[in-house]
Amino acid sequence: MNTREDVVIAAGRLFAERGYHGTSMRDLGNELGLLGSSLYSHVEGKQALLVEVVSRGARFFQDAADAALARGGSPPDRLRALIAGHIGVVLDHRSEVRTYLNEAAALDDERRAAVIAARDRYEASFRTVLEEGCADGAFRSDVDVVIISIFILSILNAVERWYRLSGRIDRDDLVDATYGFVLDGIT
Amino acid sequence: MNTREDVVIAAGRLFAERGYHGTSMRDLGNELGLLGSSLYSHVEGKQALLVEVVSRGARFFQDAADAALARGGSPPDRLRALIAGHIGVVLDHRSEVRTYLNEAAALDDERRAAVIAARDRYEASFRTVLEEGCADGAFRSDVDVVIISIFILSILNAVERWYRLSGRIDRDDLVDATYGFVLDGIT
DNA sequence: CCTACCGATCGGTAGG
DNA sequence: CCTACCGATCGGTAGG
Repeated sequence: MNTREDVVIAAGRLFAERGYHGTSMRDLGNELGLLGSSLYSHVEGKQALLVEVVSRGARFFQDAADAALARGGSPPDRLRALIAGHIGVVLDHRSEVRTYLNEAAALDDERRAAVIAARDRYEASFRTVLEEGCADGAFRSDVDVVIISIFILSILNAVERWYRLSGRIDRDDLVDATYGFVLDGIT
Repeated sequence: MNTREDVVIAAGRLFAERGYHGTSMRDLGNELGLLGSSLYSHVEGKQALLVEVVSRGARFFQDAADAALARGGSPPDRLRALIAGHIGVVLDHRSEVRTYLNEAAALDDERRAAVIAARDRYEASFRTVLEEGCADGAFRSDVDVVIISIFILSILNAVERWYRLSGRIDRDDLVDATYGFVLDGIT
């Protein structure tokens, strides 16, 4: 009745809501209408599920960044595309994103290191665009691109924590507000 | 040998590092050189420890905001004081802050609601200063103060995730960089 | 996917 | 703060 993919998706949902250590295999089975022990015909174990959910989160982000940069354009255009892409991933793949951002500590050392490397690769997309914008005069050249990219990603990653689709602000408004704030601040 | 306070502090450290559900009472006892069962002569239970650690986190932030605003000054001055205060709390009380920001989901409904209310009260300090700055012309008046305060707090709360004291940037540099970014963005 | 388990570990208690 | 436990739950397996 359930496919391996169903199990991974349900696991992402529970890991996102209750955390990896707060989710038992029986909880997960219950979510799918079967016993905890029955999950082992679909997956190797609980840790393998976390690895798969986290890997999907990482891939969604990197794919979005690659797509955003592939269209080219000026540094501001590409920065806006990166921002829009990131927000799109957060809103469309919330469970995987939450698990990717918040449950990496539950991975073993090797897998956790891979996540950190993936995040740095992704962040480098932002740093590169910022550097090019500083070089061509679109952005202030006195900014520290490492710190600024952290600030921008802090805003983007936090969207998962507060944004509700039911609210008064829609996806495009959020992209506009974020891009506007990053460019000009509050003055 | 150990006081109740020792237990609460060690609990904050472990909850911050491994999460509430990833920390057992035996882990905590081990951290203090005693058995898990011995903790119950100091505290009522595991959930009570979480409540206390989270409450401390909330209090540190609210106290810092009250102190920052008590000195008065222009809206930009007060915004800078709020930012400096928040960063100070994150760096000085990292364990409590991490637990407060990341483990609230492990609280029961009533306590979790209290945390959400405390966060909103704190956020309101930022909103008020922003509104006053918009009214007196120090800040752009076309900004949405609700969204902007979320952006600012996103940057501030994320400091816990990436900042290392050993790095090249010290506390004052971080406050300057954050305040500068919030005011002017990257252009 | 279920039945029937396994040893390990969980939060917590009684009594000293 | 320890000894000696308690029932419940954990991730996981054998066999069908």
